[in-house]
Amino acid sequence: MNRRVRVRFAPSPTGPLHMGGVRTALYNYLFARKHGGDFLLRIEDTDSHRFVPGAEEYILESLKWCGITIDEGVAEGGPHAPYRQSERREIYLQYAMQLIGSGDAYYAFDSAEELDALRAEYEARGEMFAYNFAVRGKLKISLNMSAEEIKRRIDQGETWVIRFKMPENELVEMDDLIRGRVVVNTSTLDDKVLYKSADSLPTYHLANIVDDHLMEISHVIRGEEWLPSLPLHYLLYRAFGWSSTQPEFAHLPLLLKPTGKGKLSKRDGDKMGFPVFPLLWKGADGEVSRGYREDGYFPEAFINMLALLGWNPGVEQEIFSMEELINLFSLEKVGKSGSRFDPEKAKWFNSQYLRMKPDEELAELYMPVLEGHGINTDKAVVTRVVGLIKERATFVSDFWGLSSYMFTAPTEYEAKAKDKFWKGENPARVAELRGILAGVADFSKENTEHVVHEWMVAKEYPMGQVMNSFRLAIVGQSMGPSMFEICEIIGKDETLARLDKALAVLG
RNA sequence: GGCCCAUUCGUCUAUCGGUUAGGACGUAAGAUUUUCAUUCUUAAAAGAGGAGUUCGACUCUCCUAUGGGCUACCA
Repeated sequence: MNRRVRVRFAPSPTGPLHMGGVRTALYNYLFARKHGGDFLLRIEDTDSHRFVPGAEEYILESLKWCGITIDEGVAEGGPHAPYRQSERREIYLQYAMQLIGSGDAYYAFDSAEELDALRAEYEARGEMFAYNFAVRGKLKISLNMSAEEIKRRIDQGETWVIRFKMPENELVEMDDLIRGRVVVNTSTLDDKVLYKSADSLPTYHLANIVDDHLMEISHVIRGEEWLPSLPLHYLLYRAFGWSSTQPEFAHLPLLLKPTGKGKLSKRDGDKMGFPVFPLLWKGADGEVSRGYREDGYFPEAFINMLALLGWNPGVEQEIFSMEELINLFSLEKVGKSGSRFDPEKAKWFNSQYLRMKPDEELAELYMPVLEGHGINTDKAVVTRVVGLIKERATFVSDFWGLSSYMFTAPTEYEAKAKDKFWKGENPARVAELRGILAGVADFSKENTEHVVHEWMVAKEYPMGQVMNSFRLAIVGQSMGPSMFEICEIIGKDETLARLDKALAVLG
């Protein structure tokens, strides 16, 4: 069977999209592109209670920022529209009814309170309550009722749910593209709810299978948290008679927190100082969660880092463009165990992408920052400065701290550098250097370097001492690129002014 | 508790029975540099434990341990 590759990313709009979700979307996207297939976005909003306004928009914007393009979805439309499950509600009931008709499902009239009481009762006895074949006999379900009673209850407006009738003691053999064969005995499973009359909405399990079938999904690539419900899904495909076109499954390992136990959660980011969301999120409760985008990460770096968390092409290369990821991607190379996220490596990826960016592009990003500091300079100058400092930066936001002295004179002098270099003959030599530079007409770095070197050699001055005290006077601290480079950029007048100021302030 | 999945340096990982177990992040040392950073070199750093199978096991099987997930009228 060689069918067209069609995959979907099916998030639930219950909050901002977590970076683990972005990775799932990414792997789906890479797989689709690699095989020339389709990538669909389906919104699974079948839980009316957990719906969060703005979450869907957030998901869409996140994927867009990441460069993950959608072929069919809520915004794009497509042959299987609508792609929002709440807009497909009338579809699901008929399928649930089909299962009732075939005997694979039944009505259950137990109230939530009754079930809670039952669970509490079991727990008190130290047992776990499972809604399965063992207890069906004593529950208020259609299997124990006459057709008249069922009809009467429904007609009277009792709320009901439709549950899957999980077979007893049957082995379900499943194949996962990442984990291989998995076998589960159905007796360990329970009768999951498929449809709720209270809000006329299906649960995930029903909606998911029906939609994947209707939308002709060929591969389901999702998080490992779904592995336990895979037998149910297999059985559902079988009950509907869709086994022959059932998609293949791949369950992705989870993302774990950098330290400690458990999977990566929103709290970790706040606590350990890194984003867990692609974009900044402002919750209705006023809570704000930082995002990779707002923290200054380039989407390419974020994607590159995420792609390698749980997948590896087996080559020693670390930096990959989206195109390269698409060409190299394969589910066989996805790891089986959870991956701990390392914020330090995320930063490293960003620094790599930062230095790969053209200086001019970075200058455009830096200009608004400079304007914020009241500096309006020529873009050519900014471009040149960026070229000199970008190898020391991780984010564009590091630029100001690394180059403010290129645009404005230092207001203070670093104490440590002062103690180290502003001593002995050095102040006098700097004063002498001021005189030398005042007489130089051509302030190009080649020329000033030549002149100053001649002078130091002639006077037999120690270069390290002179240059460092010179740097302290101009920069205010012990850092930065070549002094002659700096002088050329700030110009002769500014150079002399700063020397005068340093001589006056430092004594 | 039950069920399922997993287990190579601190972290991400390569290895698909025979390797000095490789790379990257981070860490440390050294070199380069007028300073800082970069860059370069080097170092420390791993097959959870125990049984098998095999001439040979990180690689296959089983057990244990540990980690993770699921166990809702949530996804």
